[in-house]
Amino acid sequence: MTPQKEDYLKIIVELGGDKELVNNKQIGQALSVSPASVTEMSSKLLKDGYITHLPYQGVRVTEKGLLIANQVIRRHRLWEVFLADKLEYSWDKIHEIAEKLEHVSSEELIDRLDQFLGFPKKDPHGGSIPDRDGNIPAIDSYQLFELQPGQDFTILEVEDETNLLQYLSSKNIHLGEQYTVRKIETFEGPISFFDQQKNEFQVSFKAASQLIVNKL
Amino acid sequence: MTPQKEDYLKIIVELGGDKELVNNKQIGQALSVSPASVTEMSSKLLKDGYITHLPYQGVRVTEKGLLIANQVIRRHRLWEVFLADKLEYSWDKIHEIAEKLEHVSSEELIDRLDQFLGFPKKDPHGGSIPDRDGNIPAIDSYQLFELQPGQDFTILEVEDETNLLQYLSSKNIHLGEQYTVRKIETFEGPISFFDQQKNEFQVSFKAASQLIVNKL
DNA sequence: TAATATATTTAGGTATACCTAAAAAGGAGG
DNA sequence: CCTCCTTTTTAGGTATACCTAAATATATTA
Repeated sequence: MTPQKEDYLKIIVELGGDKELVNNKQIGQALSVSPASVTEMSSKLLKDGYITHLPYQGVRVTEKGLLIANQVIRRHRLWEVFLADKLEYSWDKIHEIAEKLEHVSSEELIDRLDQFLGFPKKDPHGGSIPDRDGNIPAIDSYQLFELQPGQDFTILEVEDETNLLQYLSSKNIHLGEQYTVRKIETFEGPISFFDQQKNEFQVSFKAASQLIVNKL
Repeated sequence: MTPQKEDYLKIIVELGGDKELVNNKQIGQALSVSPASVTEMSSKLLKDGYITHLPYQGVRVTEKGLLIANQVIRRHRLWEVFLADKLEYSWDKIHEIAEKLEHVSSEELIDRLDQFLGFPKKDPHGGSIPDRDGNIPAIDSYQLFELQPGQDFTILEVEDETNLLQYLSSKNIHLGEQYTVRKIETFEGPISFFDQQKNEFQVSFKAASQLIVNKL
């Protein structure tokens, strides 16, 4: 298992979970490699039994591949907690460094880190940290635009996008706080919501699709 | 700068400092690669200006190469402190993991880690941690067998050798404690010394050559 | 449905970092 | 000083992971 293979598996899961087919172009864009390189790597991952491949359609992880991906995600997110909580990095800078640290693979190291951090359940972006066996405790979550006006919610997760993180920070929008949906415009228009002090916020449809929330 | 180039530069400095010529065979053995691979890498490092090369004799780091090596050593030793102090790894297991972590290079990360650890001066093996600029504060140090009977000393450093570390630990010999040389046998014989409670210890010449001490 | 656009795959190449085997250089002892 | 032994270098090869350009498959739309 090379760092590159780990990256491919992680991205496949991040883009399509273990159900959807993920196509060549998406993977190439996410990893900044050419589609041809994706085809090549896919054939290696297929040979190793980490993915299934429907030619000209896309790939999907196998159980074996999902396990690897979730272990990489576990390492990534635990390092993110370390960087934010212990080294006092800001929210929006931890992803990049965790990308490198996640490939240092030692079961013992990660378990000790987990303990040192107090067995956190979420990373600083709100992403759930898989357990040692690669299982993620399921919780019912939605993209913000799926909600109805009047619905109370908290933000569980902001899908990794440095700019959005900075933007939300600057607007004083935070994870865990309780908000209420005011209005959701049709045709992918902006979404507005307010906090318990009735402060109003508005975000674009695109931003709202990256905000993972739970209903209260 | 690839992780491999970093490893070569680090080993060259560890084997020969910035003064002595280090030969092909030594480097190959230290890194577990063939002499032919060393020749090849040397020509790359030479082209990049990190080393000077006297054909059939050996290589030596340039100022530029020494800087890189010391930065890698800094990263390695800071991670070792982290593993031992924070994750409670034992002395003899930290080297291997630090070998991987040392290649995650981010100035900011290492400076933040340094701060988090309280700006340590020594790693758990007693090795001095270079500062941000790659400088190592010089202290007069000797190999144990260089001392004269009656000389008081403390152990500053145990050159990386997992077995020796475990052996010393089991014999209750520790860094920083004050000992006195009792006898040094000629012809590479064993060295004996005692602590302040007059407990006697004896180590082989080979072990004594790996114990870096300072005179008190 | 034929033409066009888009996505994937194949073919052929590059750079890094390793290898083995053979040739060349250097040092040591009879 | 010449042979023998060690070490270094050269020559030729491999695997990984990338690339571009061209060929092929699929999807869209006129």
